[in-house]
Order: sequence, then C-alpha cells, then structure tokens
Amino acid sequence: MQPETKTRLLNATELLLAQHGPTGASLRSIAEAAGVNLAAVNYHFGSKESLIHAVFARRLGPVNERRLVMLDEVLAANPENPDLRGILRALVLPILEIAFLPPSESNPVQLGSLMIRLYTEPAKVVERGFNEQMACTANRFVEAIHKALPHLDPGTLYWRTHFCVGCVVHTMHGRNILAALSKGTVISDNAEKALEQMIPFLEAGLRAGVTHE
Amino acid sequence: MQPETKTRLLNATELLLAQHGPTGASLRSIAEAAGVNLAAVNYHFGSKESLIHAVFARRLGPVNERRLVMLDEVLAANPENPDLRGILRALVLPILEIAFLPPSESNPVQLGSLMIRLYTEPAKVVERGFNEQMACTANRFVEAIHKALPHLDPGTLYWRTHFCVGCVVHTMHGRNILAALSKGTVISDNAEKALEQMIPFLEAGLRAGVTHE
DNA sequence: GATTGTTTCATACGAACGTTTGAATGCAGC
DNA sequence: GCTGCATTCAAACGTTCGTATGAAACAATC
Repeated sequence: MQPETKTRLLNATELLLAQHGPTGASLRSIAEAAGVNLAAVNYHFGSKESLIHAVFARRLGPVNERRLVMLDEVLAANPENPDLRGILRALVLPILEIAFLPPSESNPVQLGSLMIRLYTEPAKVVERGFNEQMACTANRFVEAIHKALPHLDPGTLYWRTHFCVGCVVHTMHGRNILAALSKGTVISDNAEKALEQMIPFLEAGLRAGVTHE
Repeated sequence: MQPETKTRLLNATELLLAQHGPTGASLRSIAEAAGVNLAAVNYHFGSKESLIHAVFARRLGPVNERRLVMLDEVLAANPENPDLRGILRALVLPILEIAFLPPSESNPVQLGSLMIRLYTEPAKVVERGFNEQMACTANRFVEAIHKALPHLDPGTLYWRTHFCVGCVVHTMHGRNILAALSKGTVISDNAEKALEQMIPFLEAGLRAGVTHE
C-alpha cells in the first residue's frame, strides 16, 4: 500500500487534462502515466468525473484562499479607499505564481495550461467544478474594485473587471502565445515579470475615463 | 444531390465543436445534427481532422481579411502617427461582430464559444489550424501599435498587445462569464456595446506609464 | 433510356473508451 | 500464523469511437 496512489493519479490527471482535455485524456493513459492500475481510478475516485473535480479542488482552493487573504490585508489597511494596485496584486499574483511554477515531481505540469484549458471547457463536468471554486471569490474582488473606484457605474465596473480577468487568464495560456507573438524575444514564464507588466496595464484600463455615452 | 451537405456538416461541426471540443464531438453526433449520413464526413472531407480545419478556414479567414482592411485604412490616414483607437477597433470589431452574431440558419452557433474553445485547445489538430490563420495578422497589429506608441520598449509592447488579445478572447467566451460575474445585470451579447467598453480600457492600458524598472 | 460520375446510404471493422468484477496481495491487530 | 481490511491487479463488460466498404439513388450526357 502506498498512500501516494491518489496523489500520483491527481498529478497524472493534471498533466493529461492540460494536454488533451477532459474527453481526450483517457483513464487508461492517466493510469499508465501515474504508474498505477486502471482500476485504481474508480477505486479511489469512483469515476472519471470525480477525479477531475478532485483536481480542481486541490489546485483552485488554495489559490482562492490566498487571494482572499491578500485582499483582506489590502482592505484592512484602508477600508474606505483601498489601494487599487494592491487589489489587483491580490487577484493576479496567487494564480500567476502557481501558473508559472516550474514543473517538478509534485507539480508535474505548467498549471497555467491546465487552468486556461479547463476555464474554457464547456463540458458540464468542468464548468460545475470551476464555478464551485470561483463564485464567491469573484464577487469579493468586484466589491473591492468598486470601493477603490466608486465613481464607476456598475456596468462599466463589471466590464472592466471582466477584461482584467481576461488578461490574467490569457497570460496563463499554456501554449506560449506571447513567445510566438514576439518571435521568441519575450517569454512569459515568470510570475513577477508578468505581474510587473500586468498591474500597470490593468490599473490604467480600470481608471480610464468613462468616455462612452 | 444537395450542394449544401458540406455546409450543413460545417455548421453542425461548429456547433458541436463549441459544445464538446474536438475529442468530445463525435462524427456520429455531427452527422446526426447535420441530418446527413455518417459516411458523408469522410466522403466530403476525408477525415475528422480535415473537417475541423475546414471549419477554421471558413470562419477565421474572412475575419482576418477584414481586420487587415480596416488596419490599412487607419494606417493610410496617418502613416506616421496612426490612430491607436482605430487600430484597436480594427483588431476587435471584426472578431466581436462574428462572435456576437445571433445564431441563425447559416450561423448556427455563437461563434465566440467556438473561437475561445479552440483557441485554448492544445491538440495539434487545432493548434495548427489556428496558427495558420493568425500568424501574419498578429504581426501586422504589433507593428501598427508600435507606430502609434513608439516610446514603448519592445518587451512592454508585446506584453501589452498580449493583454489586449486576452481581453478580446475572454470577451468572446461562450459561457456568459460576464453575466455570471454581474449576477445577470450585464450581458455581453452585443459587439458595439462590448467595443464601447473595451476600446477605452485597452487604450488606457496600452498608454499606461512604464513604471517598472 | 442506357451510361457515366457523383453522392448517399446501411452496415461492418477493429480499436479504444469508462466501468465492473473477483481473485490476489499487503499489512495491521491479536 | 491467522483474521480482517485496504489496496492492487488482470481481465472482461458493453458501448462508442473513426474509418472503410459496396450497393443503392441520383443527375446529367449522349
């Protein structure tokens, strides 16, 4: 008996999920990559769907916890007029850090490619797992941004928050789109570098004058 | 003989590709949705892979053509100092217009959900099809933005262009993330409305002071 | 109206899928 | 060393997958 069987399965699932998506990653390929028997999947997780949900819970849970801790710190420092850059940092840093974590034994895949992959997956399997993890976190950040930019009407507030999320999600893309765009001169493999570029962009976008009528 | 068989197959493929991804959408479900015989797929397209490539070519080709026409107009008006908003409009409008085109007979699916879906698909089938369609267009826009913002160092230029693309892609997302975020108060189903919100955000982000060292 | 070429159809192929089963294995406590 | 429980294993289940086949249906030419 090795208590690591579940862990090995989760690791392998992450990898193959990121590479082939939920329908393309077969339980056989996952079991083989994990070095465990095929039946172990259903023994430990019950079904393929539950296995995928477990992958979510393991990764997204800690990220959102950390986001909210950082957000609370920013809000506590100045409850009436919170620092916008701090809010954005809380939103972006935790996810980018795990997205750009170098692959390793316990972290076998560029998590960014998994996240973005599953973020856009229409299968209900994935959508449900994702929403469970994200719902309340998103609302907290919209609230906080609204406190920092109280003059924004709600519609514009939601749109711009939405754009911010888009930047983050897109930056986590597994295939290195930025490298392709820049013909290899810019590599997005570092959370701090990405953050340094992203925060001013997002802040300026959020603060843009409301020019449309 | 009905010349529409290929068209019906392409339409159905779009729909099911958007809903279930390239591995999840089976040829049987596609053929059934199209109301044609299963063997018609291999008769008209040769293979599932070729069918998917045909979907790309049909949709992405016209969008990128239109983008470049609009970009050329902006550049022609002021070659030395092109209008940044015009450039952004050329990048965003053509894709948002087809992304938010209401579903119809000839346009059976919210194309946005297909685009975003395939944009993040790691399968080589899709990656190749996508890159073929996008490569040169992307470079033209980076060049143009650089002309409008010549003070930006190339690294920052690429990063910020990358963020712009992220906003666009994310806004095309099929599942209505914005509606969920705003608890139904904001719906992103209209290209003009989205554009009106997006352009000021992107422009401000691109123009943000370069504060990182 | 027979011929030719194109397109549809029902059907079948082997492979791979998610899941299940029941026997083998390892390891506690006694 | 035997018992009881947790885990692993090889094998098989029925289903669905992408693809291939050969006959039927159709259209157009002469």
